[in-house]
Amino acid sequence: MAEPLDPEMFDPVCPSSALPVQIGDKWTAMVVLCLEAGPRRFSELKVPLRAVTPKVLTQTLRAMQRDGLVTRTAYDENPPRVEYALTPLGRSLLTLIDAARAWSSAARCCLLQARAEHSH
Amino acid sequence: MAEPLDPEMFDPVCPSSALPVQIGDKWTAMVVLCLEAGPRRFSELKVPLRAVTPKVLTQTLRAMQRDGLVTRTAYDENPPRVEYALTPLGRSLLTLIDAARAWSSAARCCLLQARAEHSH
DNA sequence: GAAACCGGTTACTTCAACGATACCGGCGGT
DNA sequence: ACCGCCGGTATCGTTGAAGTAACCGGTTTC
Repeated sequence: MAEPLDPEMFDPVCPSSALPVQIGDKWTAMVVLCLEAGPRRFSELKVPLRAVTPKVLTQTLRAMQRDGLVTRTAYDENPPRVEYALTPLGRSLLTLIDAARAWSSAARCCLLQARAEHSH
Repeated sequence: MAEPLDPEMFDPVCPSSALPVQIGDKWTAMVVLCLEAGPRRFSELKVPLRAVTPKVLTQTLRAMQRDGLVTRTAYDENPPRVEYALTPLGRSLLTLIDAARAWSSAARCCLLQARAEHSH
């Protein structure tokens, strides 16, 4: 829960890039995975999601908040602190995400092989 | 297998429009569902997918064929006949699609309620 | 001869998501 | 006085998927 997020958490050469299985917006599933182990700050999320710009991360988090997937808690401190956490609904996405990841890694070889043969 | 596809198979007000869970391109999952019960012709697919244009349906089917999800069989008859069928890999997507549909219908109420409260 | 069916193709346009870059205000530290 | 941290905004540009509308060639049917 207190452990820092792994900067390599999301491989730039993602297995799911073969046949994308997308949940919500482009970054939604990755945010859910980042929050799986507990609440995170905005700048903590930027570490594994280093390919995302602050604008898009804000957009994603606002949409997820609107949909009841995450909560946003701002602490009136200095320096400012904002924490995002999964709601039960957001947490319920984890099983679906896991299923998608399982399918992706299982099917990746077949898929890439089919593509290779297609352009033989 | 020989039964015609239901034109109302895909509700225009789709449950998954709340938080879209997308597999491959926009129409990929729907094509898989159309082919679940057996091979289908191009024009048969257009019936339940009446919101898709032939161009986009062709694109989708070509991509799925390239990825080894469907096979395309052209019969040299008159009038011409082309049949699309699921491969085992394409069929393996069904469990994932079912999981996505289950989550969507289970979460839809929560999601819409969260959105409503958000703009209360 | 005209029209319809089948399985598409072609050219043009639109639109929203995504990205790049720069900037902001309040505060604490040096 | 200045810099950096934090959690964002603002502005602009790009891109690619998707949609619209029209057309095609071969064949049977009217």
